[in-house]
Amino acid sequence: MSHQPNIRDVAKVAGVSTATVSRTLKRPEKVREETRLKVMKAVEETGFVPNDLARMFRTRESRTVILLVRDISNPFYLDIYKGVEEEAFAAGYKVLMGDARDDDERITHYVDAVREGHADGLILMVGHFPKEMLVCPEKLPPMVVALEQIEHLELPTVRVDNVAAAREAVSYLIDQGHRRIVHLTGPLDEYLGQARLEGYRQALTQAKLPVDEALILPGDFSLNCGYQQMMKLQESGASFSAVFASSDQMAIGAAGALREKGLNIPSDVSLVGFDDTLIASVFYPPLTTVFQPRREIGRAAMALMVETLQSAGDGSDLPSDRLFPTQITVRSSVVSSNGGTRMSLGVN
Amino acid sequence: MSHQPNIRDVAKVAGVSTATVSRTLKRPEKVREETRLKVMKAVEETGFVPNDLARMFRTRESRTVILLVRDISNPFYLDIYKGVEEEAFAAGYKVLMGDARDDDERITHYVDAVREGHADGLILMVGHFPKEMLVCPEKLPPMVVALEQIEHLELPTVRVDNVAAAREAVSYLIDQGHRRIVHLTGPLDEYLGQARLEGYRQALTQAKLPVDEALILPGDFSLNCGYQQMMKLQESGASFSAVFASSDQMAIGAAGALREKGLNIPSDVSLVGFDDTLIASVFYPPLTTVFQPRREIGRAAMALMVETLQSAGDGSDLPSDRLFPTQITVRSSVVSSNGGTRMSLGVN
DNA sequence: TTGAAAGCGCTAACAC
DNA sequence: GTGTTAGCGCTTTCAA
Repeated sequence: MSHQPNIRDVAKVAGVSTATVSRTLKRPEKVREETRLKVMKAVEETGFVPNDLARMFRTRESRTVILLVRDISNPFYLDIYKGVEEEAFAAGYKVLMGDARDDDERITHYVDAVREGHADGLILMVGHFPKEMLVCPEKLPPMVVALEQIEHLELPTVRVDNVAAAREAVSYLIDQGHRRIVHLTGPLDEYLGQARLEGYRQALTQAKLPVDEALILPGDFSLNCGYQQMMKLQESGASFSAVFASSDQMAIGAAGALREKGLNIPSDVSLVGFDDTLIASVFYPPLTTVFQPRREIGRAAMALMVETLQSAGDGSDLPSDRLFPTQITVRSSVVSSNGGTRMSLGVN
Repeated sequence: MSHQPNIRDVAKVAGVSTATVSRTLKRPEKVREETRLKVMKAVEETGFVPNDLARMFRTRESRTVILLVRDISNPFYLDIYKGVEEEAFAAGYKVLMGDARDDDERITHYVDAVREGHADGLILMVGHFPKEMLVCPEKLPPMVVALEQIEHLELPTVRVDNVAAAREAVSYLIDQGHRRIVHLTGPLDEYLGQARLEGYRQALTQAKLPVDEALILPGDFSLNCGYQQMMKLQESGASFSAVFASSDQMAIGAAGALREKGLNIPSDVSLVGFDDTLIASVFYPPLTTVFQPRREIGRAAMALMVETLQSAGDGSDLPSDRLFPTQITVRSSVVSSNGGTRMSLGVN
C-alpha cells in the first residue's frame, strides 16, 4: 500500500469481499466472528481509515449539522455550541459553526452548503431569513431554530420566554425603587428585540408607570452600539436612574459611556444586562443580568435536529417545541433608588 | 426533475454533454459563449446545485481547512478565526473550527477528519500533539502552526516573539517602579508558558532584580486558575506590588481574588494581562495588556496553509515562517510604585 | 453468512 | 470546443 489504503486493499489482505469489509465496519453483528476478526486484523495491518467522503457521497448523508449564529464573536454562542456538540457527539453527528453576520448572502451560503451535501441540517440562531428562500419552503433543508423566531417560518424551536424574562428584569429594577429606566433594545425588526421591549413595557404598565419613548434606545446587541446610544442619550439631557440592556455587551458599552460622563455604577446609575456571559461576572461591578441555560439550550436544539432528521426519513410529524426557563442573576450593578437627584422628570 | 437535479439533467435540458456542463461551471473560458449561455439557462431552469460531495470525492480535495484551537471558549480565537476565514474565502476555501480542549483524543479525531477527507489540512493552535502520531511524521496531514510551537514537530509557523513580549511587559512594570512582580504563567510543559516565563526572568535579570520563585505561579490560561493561584499566594502572605499574567483571562481571575481580599487595582496591585481581548478593554479598570495582531495572524496562518497545500502538490519547498510584532496596550491597570508598603521584602 | 456487481454525481483524460 | 468514457471508494441490493 503505497498510499492511503482503501476498502479493496483491506478486502484483499483479509481474503474477503469489499462488501464484507463494509459490513464488518458498519454492522459487525451481521458477520461471523471469525470473519470479523480476519477483517479487523487486516484493517489494523493496512492502517485503513474509511474515506468518509465516499461514504457520505454514497449514502447521501453527512451526519453533520451547521450551527448558524448571529455573530460568532459573541461568546454567548460558545456555550450553545458546546451543548450542541455534546448532544451531536452522542448521536454520532459532527457540528460546524457558521457566522451569519446578519447578512442574507451568508445565510444563503449556508443553506447551499446543505444542498451541496456538506451537512444534513441547519440550527438557526438568526433573526431573519432571506425572503427569496421563503417562497418555496419545500425546498428548504431540515432546520430548527434556537432562541429566535423567524417571520413566515414555522420550525421546531427551542424557546425561552423573552417577554417574561425582560419583564422580570425591569420589575426587579422597579422593585428597587427605579422609576425612569432606559431600555437598550435588540434589533426592533426582529422577534428578540420586540419581545424584550414588550416585556419592558409590560413591567412598567403593570407598575402603573408611564412609558417614556425617549428612554427606549434601539440597539443591535453590540457593545459599540450600547456606548453610542448612551452617549447620545446623555447629551440629550434625559434623566434616568437605571438601564436595562438587551445584551451584556450593550450593557458594558453603556457603562463605558456613563463613566465617561463621570457617572458611577451603580451609585449613580443601576445597570442590568441580558445573557449572563462570562463578561458579566468579571465586569466591575459584577453585572446583574438575565441567565439563559445555554448549554441545555444547545443540547435541546441538537436533539430537535436529530428528531427532525429522523422524521424526514420516515414520514412522522415534526418534533414539538421546547421551552427553557430564564432567571435573573443578581450581582452588584443595581442599587435601590429612592427617587433621588437623577429623577428630575419624576414619576407620574 | 422530481428530486435535486444532477449534472445529467442539466446536460439533457441544455442539449450538451455532462462534461460541457462541468466545464461551463468550473472553467467557463473553455467553452464557447453560445454553449455557456445554453448551459447557464439550463442550470437556472432546473435549479441545479452541484453536489459538492461528489466533486470532493472525485477530486479528492475538500477545499476546507480545520482551525484547531486550544479552547474554543476563549474569545481570543474568534478574531483569529475571522482572519483565517477572510484569507480562506479569498482563496476559495472553507474553514471549520475545532476545539482541542487540550486533549490528545480530540486532536487525533481532527487528524482523522483530514484523513477521512473532510478537510485538506489543519491549522494548529495547540501546545502539544499526540505522541503516537509523531512516530511516522510522513503520515501526518498538511499542517501549519500559529502562535504555538510543538515539540518534535517542525512545521511552517506564524510566530510572535513571546520572550520579547513578556520581557517588555515586565520591564514596563519595572520601569513603573515595581520590584516584586508576580507571574501567572501559561502551561509550563509547553512552549507558550516557557517562553513567557523566560521573558519574565530576562526582564528581572536585566534590571538586576532577583527572581523569587515563590512569585511564579503555574497556570493554564484560564480565569479560574488565575483566581485560585492568586488566592493561594495571598494566603501564603507573600508581598508584591504587581502581577503579570500570561492571559487576560488569568489576569481577570487574579483581580477577583485580589479584590476579595480587599485590595484595589491598581492602587494596591498593578496588573498586566496578555492577548488584549475585548475583555481587557471593558474590564474595570481597563487592563494594560500585550496585543497580538490576531486578525493578521489568522490571515497569515491561512496563507501558509494554502502554500503548504500547493507545495504538497508540486514538489516545492515548504513555506517559511512568518513573524508578527506584539505591543503593549497601556490602559489603567498599572500605576507607578515607589517601593511602598507592599514591598516589605524590598529590592536587591 | 458472504460475494458479485451496480452505481451514487462528478471530473478529467482522451478522442473527435 | 465538445463528447465519450472510465472511474474515485464506498454501500447495497441480489443471488448464491
